[in-house]
Formats: sequence, structure tokens, C-alpha cells
Amino acid sequence: MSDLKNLKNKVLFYTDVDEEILKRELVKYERIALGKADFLVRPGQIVDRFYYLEKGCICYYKEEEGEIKVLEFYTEDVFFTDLPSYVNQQPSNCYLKAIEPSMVFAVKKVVAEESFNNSHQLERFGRLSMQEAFMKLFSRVERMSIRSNEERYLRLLEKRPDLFRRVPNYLIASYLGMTPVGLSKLRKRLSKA
Amino acid sequence: MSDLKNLKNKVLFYTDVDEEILKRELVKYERIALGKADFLVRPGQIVDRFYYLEKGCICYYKEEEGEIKVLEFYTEDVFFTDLPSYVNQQPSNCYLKAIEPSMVFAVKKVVAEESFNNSHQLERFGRLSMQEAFMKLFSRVERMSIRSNEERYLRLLEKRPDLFRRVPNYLIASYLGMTPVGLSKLRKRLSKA
DNA sequence: TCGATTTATTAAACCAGTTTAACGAGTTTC
DNA sequence: GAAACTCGTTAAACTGGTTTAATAAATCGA
Repeated sequence: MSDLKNLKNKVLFYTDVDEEILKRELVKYERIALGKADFLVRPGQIVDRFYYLEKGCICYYKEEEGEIKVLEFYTEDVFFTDLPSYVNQQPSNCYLKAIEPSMVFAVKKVVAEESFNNSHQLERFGRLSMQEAFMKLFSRVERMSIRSNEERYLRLLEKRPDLFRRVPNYLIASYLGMTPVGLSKLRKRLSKA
Repeated sequence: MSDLKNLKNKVLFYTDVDEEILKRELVKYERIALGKADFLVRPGQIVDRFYYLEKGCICYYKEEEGEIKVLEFYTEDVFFTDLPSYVNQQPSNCYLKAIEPSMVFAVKKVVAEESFNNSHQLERFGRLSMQEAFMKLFSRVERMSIRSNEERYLRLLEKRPDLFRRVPNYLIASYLGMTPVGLSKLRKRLSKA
């Protein structure tokens, strides 16, 4: 259960951190268990924690004019948060919702910043993990910049096949920038060809 | 001309850095003047520099199946590079091309990394500038996740009106995920309504 | 386990945007 | 200053994807 092993390895993946510094760091994380459809963040809330997803699947989305827009799906072994709210300490306009039972570790912003102040190693970890987050987001931009629905669908299928097993279709459709109806037709067309 | 004042302020915008450390840092940047249509990076090249755009406009794009896909327009006072190539030291598959006469400062990757090693302050600068880059990219993702061409167009017009003055239409169209013909029709429709 | 809610599929009508091509205005180049 | 490009617009035909609505299937909750 809450043994922090994965989180520890995740930090060490980015850079070396002295055993004792890392130990002191990890105990500051709180453990949050989420049931299916539980919210970690809702609009209006000021997000003051950075999260690590140990297990499960979190949908990051917003709602405009009654329509859901899926920004990202987070799955096992990633850091995440609602960065605009976290950085500027302003009310979020997004949801972070578990779409499976999930296990999350959370660290408070003030605590994280203190760590970055006190340890050059942890500051580096912060930089490199942010860099990786950037690169992931960039590959999303690349995939989104494809004009045809079909191509975007196929690329996602190739890049993240797991999502199609775990995530309901209408959320996938939103993530791909199309309607559930459109996705359904597209799949039918492909299955026949 | 090459007085590094803007670059210096840009670094200080993120975090305090001791005057002398920063001075030592800044002299490591080389100055690159680009004419209109000059390339800073081409596919195949391994990008080993991080860039700061002092003046001008750089188009970051790739070409697939003969079609240009614009990933980003960089304008005054931003850091940029082709991160996938830079981080993994693998051949780029993108272009970085000046679409106006531009002035760029560049620092080598090995030099930047040495700086991050030697100075906790500079490491922090690295983290925070990466964080800002992430947030900019995120707002691009938000804008891209709008389904209708018209909405995406209007949002860009609102967010980056300058681009419409500096950048040819067919590149804007690509950036917005539509064809030049589509953009032209869209504008006509809007001008009549 | 049954009723309620959520999710997926299909059909039909419609339209925004694509493709292709042609033309014309602006810019470079030499 | 003419020839060669680049860029933007328009037209016409086509199509992929949307909207709306109805139905079917799956999942959830008590």
C-alpha cells in the first residue's frame, strides 16, 4: 500500500537525490484514495498541491457552455496538478476527476517550495520533471495539430492504446476534438475498410 | 545592439540571481542575427543550443507529406528551442525559421547544464522558465481543443493580435489547423456578419 | 434485482470546411 | 523592368463531421 516506493523511484529517475534528503521529502506527501467518479479538484477551488498518481486514471477537463472539454488523461506514475491555479493561486476552472479508483500522493505548494529552496538536488528534480511534462504536452500539441479526425484517432490509438480500454468513448471523443457521434461513425467506417 | 539587457531582465524576472553570477552567465551567450527566411534549425540537425529571442519572429514548424504544420510562433522576449532534439540529442524533425529579421541569443547545452550544476539560483531560473513555457503551451492546448474553426480563429485574434500583422495568412491557417482557403472564407463570412 | 442513469450506436438532414484549380496582386531577383 | 515566385482570394464540387433525436445497451444504486 502506501509505501512510497514508486514515488521515490520516480524522483530518482530524474536526478540523484541523497537518500536522507529524499526520505525527509517523501514523508511530507499525503496519501489520497479516490473512488471512481471522485473529484480531486473542482472549478472555483484554489489548487495548492502538486500530485503524483500512483495508480488509477484521472481526467483533467473543463466545462464550457455545458460542454466537456477533456484536456488530459493522467495514468499511473505521473506528476500532475492544475498548473494555472497552482502557480498563480487563483481559482481553478477545471476538474480533476478519478475515472477509476485511484491512489494519489499530494504535496502542499508551500512545502514543495521550501524543499526547492533547501535542496539544489530537489530544485533540479523540479526542473527536470517540469521539462518532461512540457515534452509530453508538446507531443499532445503535435497530435492535435493533425486536421483529420481519422488521423488524430489513429495516432492516439497508437500512442495510448490503454486509454481505449479504461476511458469511456465520449471522453475520448472530447479529447480528440470530436463528438461521440463522430467517433462512433469513424470507428464503424474503419472497421469496414 | 548586443547589450544583453533584455535577456538579463528576462532571467531576473524569474528569480533573483547574484549580479556577478549572472554577468558570468550572460557572456556565454552568442549572438545570432537572422535575416528574413533564414533557418536557425532544420530537420536532421541535432539541436544543442537553447535560444532567447530578443527581437523578431520565429516560426517553429514541421513538414509532413509535403504539408507544413506550424507548431508555434515565437516573438520578442521568449526562450525557445526544439526541445525533443535538445533534450535527447537526436536529429530534429522540425524547422525554426525567421519570418522577420530577428536577433537571437544562444547558449550551448553543455554550458547551460554546467551553469545549472554550479548555481542553485540558475537551476531555479531553469525550472521557472520551463514552468512558464509549460503554461504557455497549455494555453495553446486549451485554444486548440475548440472544435470550430471560427472560435479558434477568434480566440487567436484576441490572444495574439500581433501575429495577424506579422505572419502570412497561410501560416496562421496552419497554426489554427485549417487550410488557407478555409481561413479566407471564414474571414469573409465574419466581415459580412 | 429492478428501475434509473449513463453510455454507445444509428439515422437523417444539414453545413462548414476541404480539395482542386484558376486568377490576380505583390514581391523578389537579376 | 521583365520574369519568376509568393501569397491571398474566389469558385465549384464534394465530403466528413455536426446536430438532433430516437433507440439500444450497459452500468449503477438502493
